[in-house]
Amino acid sequence: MAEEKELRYDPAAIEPKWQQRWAEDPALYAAEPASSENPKYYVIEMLPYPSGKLHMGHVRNYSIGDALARHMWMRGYNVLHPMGWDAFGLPAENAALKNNTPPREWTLANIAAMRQQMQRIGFSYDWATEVTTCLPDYYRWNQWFFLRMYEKNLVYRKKSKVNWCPECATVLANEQVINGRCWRHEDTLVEQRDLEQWFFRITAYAQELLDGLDKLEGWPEKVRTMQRNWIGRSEGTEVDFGVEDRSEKIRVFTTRVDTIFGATSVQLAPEHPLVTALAESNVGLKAQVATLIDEQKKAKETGDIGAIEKHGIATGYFAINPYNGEKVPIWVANYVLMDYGTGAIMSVPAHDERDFEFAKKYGIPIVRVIALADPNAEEPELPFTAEDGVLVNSGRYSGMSCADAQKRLQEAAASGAFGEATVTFRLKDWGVSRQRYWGTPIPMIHCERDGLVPVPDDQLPVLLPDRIEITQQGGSPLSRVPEFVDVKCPRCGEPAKRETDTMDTFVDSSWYFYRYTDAKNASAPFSSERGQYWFPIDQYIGGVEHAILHLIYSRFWTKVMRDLGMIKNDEPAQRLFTQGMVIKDGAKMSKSKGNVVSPDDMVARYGADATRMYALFAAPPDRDLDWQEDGVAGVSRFLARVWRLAEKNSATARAAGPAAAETQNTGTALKLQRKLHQTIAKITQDFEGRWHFNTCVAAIMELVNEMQAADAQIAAGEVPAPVVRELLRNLALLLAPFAPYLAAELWEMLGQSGDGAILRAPWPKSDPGLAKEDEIEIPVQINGKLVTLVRVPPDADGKTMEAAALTDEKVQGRIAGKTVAKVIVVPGRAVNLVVK
RNA sequence: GCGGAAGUGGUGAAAUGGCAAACACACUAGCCUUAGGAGCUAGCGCCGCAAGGCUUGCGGGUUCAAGUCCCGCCUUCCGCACCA
Repeated sequence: MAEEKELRYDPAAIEPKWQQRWAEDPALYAAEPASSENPKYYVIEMLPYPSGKLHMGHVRNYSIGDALARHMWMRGYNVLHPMGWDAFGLPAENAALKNNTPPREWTLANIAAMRQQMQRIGFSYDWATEVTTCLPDYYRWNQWFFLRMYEKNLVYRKKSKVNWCPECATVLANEQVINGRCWRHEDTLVEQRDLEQWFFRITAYAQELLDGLDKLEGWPEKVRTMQRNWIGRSEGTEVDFGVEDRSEKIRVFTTRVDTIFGATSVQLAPEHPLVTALAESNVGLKAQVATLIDEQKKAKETGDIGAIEKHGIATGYFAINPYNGEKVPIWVANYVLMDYGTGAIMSVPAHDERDFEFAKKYGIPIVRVIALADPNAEEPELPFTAEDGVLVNSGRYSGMSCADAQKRLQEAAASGAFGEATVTFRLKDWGVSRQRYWGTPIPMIHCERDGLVPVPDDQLPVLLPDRIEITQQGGSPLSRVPEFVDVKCPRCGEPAKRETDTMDTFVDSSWYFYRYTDAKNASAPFSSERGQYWFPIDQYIGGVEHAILHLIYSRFWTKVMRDLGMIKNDEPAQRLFTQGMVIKDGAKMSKSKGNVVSPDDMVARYGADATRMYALFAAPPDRDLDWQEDGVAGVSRFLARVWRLAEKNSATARAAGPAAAETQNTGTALKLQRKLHQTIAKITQDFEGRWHFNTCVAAIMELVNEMQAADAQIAAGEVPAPVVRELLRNLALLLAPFAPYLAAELWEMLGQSGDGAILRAPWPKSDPGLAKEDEIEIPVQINGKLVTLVRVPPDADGKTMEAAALTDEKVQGRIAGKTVAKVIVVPGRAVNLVVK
């Protein structure tokens, strides 16, 4: 009985065995020193939040990265392939509330559980470089960076309207608000609150962040486009309109200053300071403005701000156009946004669709100031928004092209000191204060005498107190911990208060990949030497959902570190790969839909190799993958076939010597050897950039199918033992990036000793001579339609191919009595006869 | 509305402009059996007994040749959206 059972592929026995052997040799996956002569290769997958359980999306992400890392190791690269934990964040506090577990314990337990899952699946991470962002030896460097940025005026504090999620009970960055809702709570509307907040001056790098995108050719175009839109650069002009009978000026932003003679009103955002001022002395106006604000808010809530019914109020006041002194009415309108441009616009109904709609509704005059350049053409209907016309009704600017006029008008504004050319960005500074406990304490002290005082470097880290009661009360939980709050001012020594907000967790993930290069450094975030050796990252792999948040913040951080002189690279990652989602039955896996597939289940039923190999086989990595358990079972059956094949022939292989490179083999042996070398070539090529791992797995299956079909010949000794040996050894090597446990097992069965030996075994080379067929089938077409196939040598010249085609019986039959007008021969590919 | 991606068998999918559907899953028939979530053999786009014909969302075009390139349209998914 027991003997019989051994003849079965048993991942439950094989995998833990290798897992243990590999764990006993932690140097196995360690990178060589930063001085290594081998070319470096830095590949990482985005670090997970330690929720406590891996999901299939993780498994897919890590299987892609792991295949690549293993392949690069075998190619002789010095590979750094680390893993870490994005360990701060709200779920830990929620769990604390629910289960009365301290966030730290909860988080560390989750990390332990997920690390174990990763090890069970066999990902080749160097655990010596593990980074856990919630531990003081990591977050102290967040504080250190914060202080450096404070010194460089890249950190500031201001009172401002901020996004507040009632569910999180904290502030959100603009990037974390999606259609007016919280990024973590799709059903929760974000409120606006006035709060003193810390900001990172990411806008100082807006232009560089934008320009850099052009050079990131290894990034998906989609991500680059999304970032371009997010940064939202727009060139235009700011112009001051005077206000009749008042001292204020209204500064408007426009991209079409050339249309300014057609401005027939000025529109203010409901929250514009002048509106607030006017409303103060006018109760009726105040109430109406409140309605407008309400309408904007509602529109944001439904996420349909584009469809809002335009609505406005005439204030009764007039603005004065600085170019012609003309008086135009001042309105307040619900389609003008306070947080873009200056919160005020000039309204030119003749040349802007929104202004046109508004003017029609309220009977505001419409004045055409742009005409077609061609005077004979019929005037187009209004609104006419194209920018290729000439100015009319525009005083001394009439007759100029739009572009010329824009330049002249900007010059006039500058010399008259009533405006200037400007560049506006949609990107806002990054608000990083969070009124939460489980995050990095902000290293600042509020002193009555000295004001804001940075914590001195030698007092870092500002430790997060361990024992704290988490409640649902508003405000920062740390403010209720006197031992934390009460300090002496580092400057004057008088009693002072610590800042009690913590940092946005996106700070943690903005530079974690630098820490991997020097994870245990106690005197700096990382050494420049190591940072410069490993950076930029060669390949970064993760989900497209981070296209804006994480990927823009970490680009910003890299530029800041460069300007601090810590590194030389401008961008963190050379290449970015965004893998598709894992879905089930056509929908994203989610608890509420009840279609979640647990990686643990899959591993328990089919083994880690089958699970990860299926994740690579079922779809190309950039596409969504529909998880079908039958498919995993299929891959598992395939691995069992491989195992049996090796088991049956391992003795033969072990006893044999290497196969000669210049083989005189014939028949089945030659056929198998050819298939092998074709397969090696295909997979090697794919690893070099195309990454269609699904077809790589398919190619290995084809090779195995062919070996299996030759089973009888192999058993009969028709295939020389050295060829059997070569086939099996190479099969193991080809499988190593995809199914590492089975590969290691095969390697051992074949008499290759040493733990982890297959990891460092050289990747096989395809021998072009052995990969070459001695005859290929060429399609013969008549007028583009396939007629037959003819056999020719692979390097046959055009004449030979033409002759082979024309002498073919089927072709003869088809062309009899007709004229062959033309013969097109594509060497090695096809013959097409044009017949009349 | 703007931008991007995709649309191929019952399913996941494959195809440097040159044999559409490789490799798998499911299914059908048969064999084997230690009855297993096993193994082996054969079949499996559509019409047709066959010969043969048809077939890559729809319509045009380029080309000796188009799933692939170009133009227009439809559908689905993703991102952005009174951004002045």
